[in-house]
Amino acid sequence: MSSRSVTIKDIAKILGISKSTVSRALSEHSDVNQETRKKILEVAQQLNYQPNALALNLKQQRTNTIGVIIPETVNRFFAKAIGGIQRVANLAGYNVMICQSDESYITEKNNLRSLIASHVDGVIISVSSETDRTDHFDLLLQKKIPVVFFDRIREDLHTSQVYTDNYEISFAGTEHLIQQGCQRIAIIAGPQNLHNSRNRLNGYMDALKKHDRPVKESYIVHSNFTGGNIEEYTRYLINLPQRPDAVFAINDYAAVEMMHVFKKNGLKIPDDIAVLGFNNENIGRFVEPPLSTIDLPSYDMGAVSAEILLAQIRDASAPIQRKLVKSQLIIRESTHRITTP
Amino acid sequence: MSSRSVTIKDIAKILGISKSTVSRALSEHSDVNQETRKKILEVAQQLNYQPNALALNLKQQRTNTIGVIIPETVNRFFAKAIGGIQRVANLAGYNVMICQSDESYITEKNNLRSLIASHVDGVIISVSSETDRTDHFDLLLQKKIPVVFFDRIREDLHTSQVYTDNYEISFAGTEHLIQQGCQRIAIIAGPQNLHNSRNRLNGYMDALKKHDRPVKESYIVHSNFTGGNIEEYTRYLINLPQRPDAVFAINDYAAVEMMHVFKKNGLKIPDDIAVLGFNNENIGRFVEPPLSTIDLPSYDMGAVSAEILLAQIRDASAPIQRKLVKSQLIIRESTHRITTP
DNA sequence: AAAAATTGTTCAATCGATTGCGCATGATAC
DNA sequence: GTATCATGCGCAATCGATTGAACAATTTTT
Repeated sequence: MSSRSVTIKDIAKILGISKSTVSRALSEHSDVNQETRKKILEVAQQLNYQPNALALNLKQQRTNTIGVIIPETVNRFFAKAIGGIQRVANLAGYNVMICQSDESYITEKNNLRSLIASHVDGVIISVSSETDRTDHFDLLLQKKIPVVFFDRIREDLHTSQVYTDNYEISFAGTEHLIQQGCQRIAIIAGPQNLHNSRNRLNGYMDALKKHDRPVKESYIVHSNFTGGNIEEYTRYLINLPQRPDAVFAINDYAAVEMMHVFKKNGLKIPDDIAVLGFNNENIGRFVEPPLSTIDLPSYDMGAVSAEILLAQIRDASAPIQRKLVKSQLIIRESTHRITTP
Repeated sequence: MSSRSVTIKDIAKILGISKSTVSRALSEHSDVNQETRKKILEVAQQLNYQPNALALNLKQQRTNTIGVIIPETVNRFFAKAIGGIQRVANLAGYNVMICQSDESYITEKNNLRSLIASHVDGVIISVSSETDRTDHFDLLLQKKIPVVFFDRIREDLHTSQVYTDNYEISFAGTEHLIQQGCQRIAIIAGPQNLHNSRNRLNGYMDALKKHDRPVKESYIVHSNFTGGNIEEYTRYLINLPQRPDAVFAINDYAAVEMMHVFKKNGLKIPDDIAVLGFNNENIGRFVEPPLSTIDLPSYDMGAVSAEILLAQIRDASAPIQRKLVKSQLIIRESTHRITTP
């Protein structure tokens, strides 16, 4: 009848014993008579007793909840990462509280504050593109709340980090374009303040250098992920005196949009211009020609992050970990030139 | 030094007064001398006092957290809905706990159990495609936890519901195809157990009837959202003795994949066959020809759901609401026939 | 048979807040 | 000068668990 839940007090009253005994019987701690325990378990079962998580939270000062801060859920990369985090967390009996920073430092800071206020047991975070400082993380360290950074990491902080080989995979992607006979490779690079973007750009440049290709400023364009001005950049590249014969794009959406513009301008892909994307979105499989791209292990990065975090939650002395999860080059037709020179 | 947080007890001790007074001063309840209050606020400020949310949760039996259960975060529709939910919730000072059912009834049930165990103040849910019963929701109603169903709703339950006009928009989409001169319109419909899919199918059929087109079984194909066998279905349609001259697809990914197969088979879009998608994915803007589609108001549905839920959380006697958020037909080239008969 | 150890249980404090009730104190009323 | 009342504050219970310490009751040891 009453919507009040059953407590150990209720069980104790029914059996005419004390709360302590009930508690000990249920948590199987020690020193409870087998018969008493049996009776307690029976009554508990019968009343469908569920321990009040709120009381436990207060008493034990933990919540069995981990906080996650990501730039945005609509980004497929992060959506998949959440999947990995949740799988691991739920299996371990943890809930997941998700916040979006919307690529804003202020929001990220607020998210962090509210997660801390909620007493989450640990935090997994991928910093916003706007974030260029780390002072807001001090509170976490100060309160000794375990943190794992993933993908968009902060190498300067002494915390666990999970990342992928942005440099190496960009190097590999660029080298692949070179091997296809491309001479003038342009890149649409990400925001300069993002560590990952810089790594990717470096991988691209070093691959060019290795193969004695010049690195030309005019072939490097910085964009953000929203892709507002991709069309403009594409036209710019098309109209260069030395038009590039390949382009390595920041992400698949940019790549697809560029392909669209190239085709409208009568350029053949990949022979006039090869296109390599980033992120392995579904879309890449269905465009004409199918898009070569780089598969980022987002799900795995999420899962690994959660595992590391849980280890640190369970054992405060667990060591900081830095873990690499490898990306993979996926070659389709948009970079596959039949006629290599 | 100590990582223990400041409590009202600390403040009380410093000022040599009782906890009660501190509490009353901070919550501005009543009956506190202005001077005493001032001193308390000062000390609180100085020590950077933050009330312990866990203690409040226990005392007040609420958590300022709302639970969300969706089929999957990688689905862009739901990812956007989460955005809307979070925006509204955060502005109101609520946290959001997100669970994925992975389109599984069992998982959905487990999610629900863990949200209830976490004492969330309310739940927003879009049921899994596998869910064909409602018994697991009884516990929510029994515990009087406010619920809002959105998009994938359950009309049979007496709870708030937020949905879009699947029937009307499918009717409109089909009518649009008819107006473009299409005679034989096929449909790739969603899973039959989903309410939304049935509504969409009905809209399609009724539009055909209204314009005296026959409804042919052979033009109706049921698929799920994973899109595993779209290619096969497409071939089936192409090889029909009376090949359709338009297809209305369950979602944009299916539509794009179909376009791909049509083009490979030498069919011209939209003149040989028009293609209409569903969901307004980014991808649709970049395929050749750009895809006509239906824009589902996912963000708004999330936001509206959160608003209704919060209203019910704040006032238990707030009425149940059923709210329609309209979809929109977006016409691009894949259905735009120049040569209407 | 007295001392010691074991077993099973209860008491009461604790986590960190809120809040009803009661008690001083001083002001006002009559 | 006593009765009444408002003001300001403290006591202690409460939310629902856990847990150290104390204490009976019984058994074992010597």
